Formats: sequence, C-alpha cells, structure tokens
Amino acid sequence: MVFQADDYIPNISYDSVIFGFSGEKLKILILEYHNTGTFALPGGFIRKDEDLDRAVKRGLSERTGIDQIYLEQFHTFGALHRSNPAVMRRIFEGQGIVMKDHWIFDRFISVGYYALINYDTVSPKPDALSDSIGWYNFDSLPELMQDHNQIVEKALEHLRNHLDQKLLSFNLLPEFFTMKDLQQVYEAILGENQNRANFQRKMLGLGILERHEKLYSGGSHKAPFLYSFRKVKSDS
Amino acid sequence: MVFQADDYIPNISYDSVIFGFSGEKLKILILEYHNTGTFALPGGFIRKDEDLDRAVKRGLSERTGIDQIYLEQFHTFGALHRSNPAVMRRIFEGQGIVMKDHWIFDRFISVGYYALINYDTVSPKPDALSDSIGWYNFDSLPELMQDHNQIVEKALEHLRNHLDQKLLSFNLLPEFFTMKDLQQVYEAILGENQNRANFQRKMLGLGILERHEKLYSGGSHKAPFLYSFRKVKSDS
DNA sequence: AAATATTGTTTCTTTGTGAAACAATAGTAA
DNA sequence: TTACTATTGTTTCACAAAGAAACAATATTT
Repeated sequence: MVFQADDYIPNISYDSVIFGFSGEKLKILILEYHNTGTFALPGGFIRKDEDLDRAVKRGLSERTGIDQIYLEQFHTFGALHRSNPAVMRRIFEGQGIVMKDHWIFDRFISVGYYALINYDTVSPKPDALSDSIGWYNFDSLPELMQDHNQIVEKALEHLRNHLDQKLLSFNLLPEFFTMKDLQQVYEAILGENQNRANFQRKMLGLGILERHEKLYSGGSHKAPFLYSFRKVKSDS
Repeated sequence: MVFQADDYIPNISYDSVIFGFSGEKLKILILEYHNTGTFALPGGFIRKDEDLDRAVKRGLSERTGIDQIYLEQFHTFGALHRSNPAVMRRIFEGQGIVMKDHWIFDRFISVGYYALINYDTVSPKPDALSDSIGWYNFDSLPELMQDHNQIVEKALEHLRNHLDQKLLSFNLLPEFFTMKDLQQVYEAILGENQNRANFQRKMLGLGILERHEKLYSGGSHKAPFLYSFRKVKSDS
C-alpha cells in the first residue's frame, strides 16, 4: 500500500468520525498504527477521478471494512500547522517503509465527515497500515495524532445541533428497538437526561416511528413496544 | 496577476457568498469577468504558507476591497465535474492571457464560506480579473459559472439554520437601527413574515440589544427607538 | 384640534414542556 | 394462585412560550 502520487489529489485528505452506540455509551472508531502507539481517525485521500463524497465512502470501506453508511460532511480543517510530517514519517517507518520525499508528508487540508453506524452488527477490520481498529468511549478517548481530537469535538457539536432535524439516530440502532433504547441514544449524544414522558410524546409526534408487537421479554415488568423507523427516502 | 504554481496549494480553492441587506431585500455580491459574460462568486486560492481561514480573508479583501468581516465556513464542494477548465480558459483569454497548461485549469475542490456585511457602508471594488462587482437580489441571480448557484443555495440554507444561534444579523445592519429594520432582516433571510409583537419580545428577551433615544424622524407617527447590539466578544 | 400611521405594550388564547401521578402488565416471590 | 415489584404507556397539572389581537402612545399631517 504505497500511494502513487499520480493517482491522488495532493494536499487534500478526509478524516472521519464514526459514531457507534453500545446500548449505553457513545463510542468512536479509532485506528492504531503499527509500532508507533499513534492513534488516529480513519482517513484517506481522494483519487483524481472520483467525487469527494465517493472517495470518503470508498476509503472508509477499505480501511475499516464498513460499507453502506450514512456520511455527513461537517467541517474542513485547514490550519497551517495541523499536519505533522514527522508523525507521518514515523508511521511509515514503523511499517518498515522508508521514503525520503513523498507527497504524503506535505501539508494537508482535511475534510471532516461523520457517520453513525450500528455498533452491534458491524465488525471493523484494520487495514495494512494499522495494527488495530477499535471502539473507544467518547468520554475517554486516547490522545489522537495531529488535530484529530479537535475534529472529534467538532463532529459531536455538529451532530448535537442536527440530531432532531435529520433523525440521524436511526443509524445507531438495530431495526427494531424500544422507546427506551431510542431515549438512551439521545441521552448519550446530547450528554444529558431526557424526560421520559415528554420524550415519548415528542418522538411519537414526529410521525416517523412504526409501532410493532410487544415481543421484548426482558425483565419482570410490562413489556415495551418495539418500534422501527418508517422508511421515507434512501440516501445514495 | 498570474498565479505562480509554487505559491499556492493546487486543487483547492474557496468560494464565498457575501450577503448584504438593502433595507428590504437580501443581496449577494457577484463578480463578472472581462469580456466573457461569466458571473461568479468571489473566490481564490490558498497559499502554501497560510491558514485556510486567513487565506479566505486575504483573498476576499484583495478581490472585493472588503476588510474585517465575519466569515463562516459552511460546506466543501468536491464533485468530480464541478470544475470546468474550458470556462477558466475563456476567462483568462478574455483578458488576453493565453496559457497552455496551468494548474488553474485543474480540478478544484472548493471550500465554501459566507459572510454578512453592511450593504450601505461597503463599496466593493473589482480586481484585475473582473470588470465588475455588484449586488444582486438573491431571488433574481444571474446564472453563475460552474456550481456557484448551488453554493449560494447551500449557504442560505446554512444561514437560515443558524440565524438565531449566532445572531449573525448584526453584520447586516448599521450601528443603530430600529426594531423594524431588524425584523426586516430576519424576514428577508427566512423568507417569511414574523409577528411584530412577538418578534420584539423575543429580541428584547435575548438581552443583546441596547436601547437608545428616539432619534428617528421618518414619518407622521410615533418615533421608534433606536437599538444597537451589545458588544460581547470580538471575532478575530 | 382632529385624523392618521406606526410604534411599544398588554392581554388573551393556544400550544408546548417539565414533573409528577396513575394505570397496565410481565415476571418473581410467597 | 395471589400478592409484589419493576417498568412501561398514558394522563394530568402547572407553567412557560408563542401567535394573534387589542390598546395606548406619539410624531406628523390635515
């Protein structure tokens, strides 16, 4: 996996913040690079002959094994010193690759994307550059390379502001879920508790939920309804 | 003004949507290129040794004569065929500059910014590449080059969604203004009428307005108060 | 001095929200 | 079987916010 200079647009990259939800906590997908102890967001480059959006989908699929996810662009990071050639160099050397000059050591302006995926049904796989990929609790992330911690902050901010509008939460849950599941997703993202009765009223009022049989058999109490999201339009 | 390849990051540009308010209508600043009848948003490139944000401020100042404005990044446009080398070529030829190969004819991914400025106190000046710069009503824009019409749409969408949060409107008004002025700005941006009494309540409730003497002497009726925005924090 | 237009405020009604209480029910323990 | 318990779905109540209309104030014109 040595990037050919002719294939990619120089100086532009993307970084992605992949959110998952464990049933209790909000989590983020983080890569660790071989032999360097460097943690990073999954990112990549754009080919000269592909759309930016497509590049992100392709790259993410290559690096994490995850396909068909809803991606949302949220900000482009262009500070002069956000890239650090020394760190990139160490990552490649950690793999035994030594390159003197390479376009990958240049300055990069990076477009940030975030996605929400179902924590339970996805099993991410690390690519050749990385020796591990894993979920980390949002509130106890390791220190990430370059400005990636800031990128995560900004992604969450954007997600919070658009949670209601876009009902992004549907990506974090299995097909069928209870009202409590949904509320826990909201609470994990917003970082604050929601009123149970009002939350239910609001969600049902949106008219986007379909109520199903009570199939859940958890504890010694009344069984909750199961819900699914009403399909409206597919996102390409 | 021939851009040197060594000075600029290739394949990345910015485009800016500069909103103004005439006292009645929402307007946007548009450039027209020499001899080509091509209309475009003010845009530019990023130097290899400057922050993205700074580059936009600098470039905008060079191309329009406008300084010290509040800029907000809203989206990055990266579709494969959004750039059109043929159009760029015509613009340069229209100026008598003929170049066979130039990095400027490459594909560009463009970062979109918008700004809000005071229509009355600003007199934009076109740069060497353009023969005119002018205000156009948002609802009757000419056809713009490449995907610039889409960029404008997206900017307005973003502005509408964030109007209340950031009180961006203060940039569109002179230092002193009436409550009616403020309401008209909101109505122009949101595209719908606001209730007079409630608008006043809401704005005063925000605690960001300072009320001054009634100095206005317009028509045959009660004089309105003048207001100004309470200064909180300056934006670098 | 009356008329008029517009502004600032108040009042009334409707709607939405937060908190608590009530009702229903699937399992558990006696 | 029957009481008990935990949790869910719904309702009620108090209060705040929002929409609409009425009322009061006032600078200018007639």
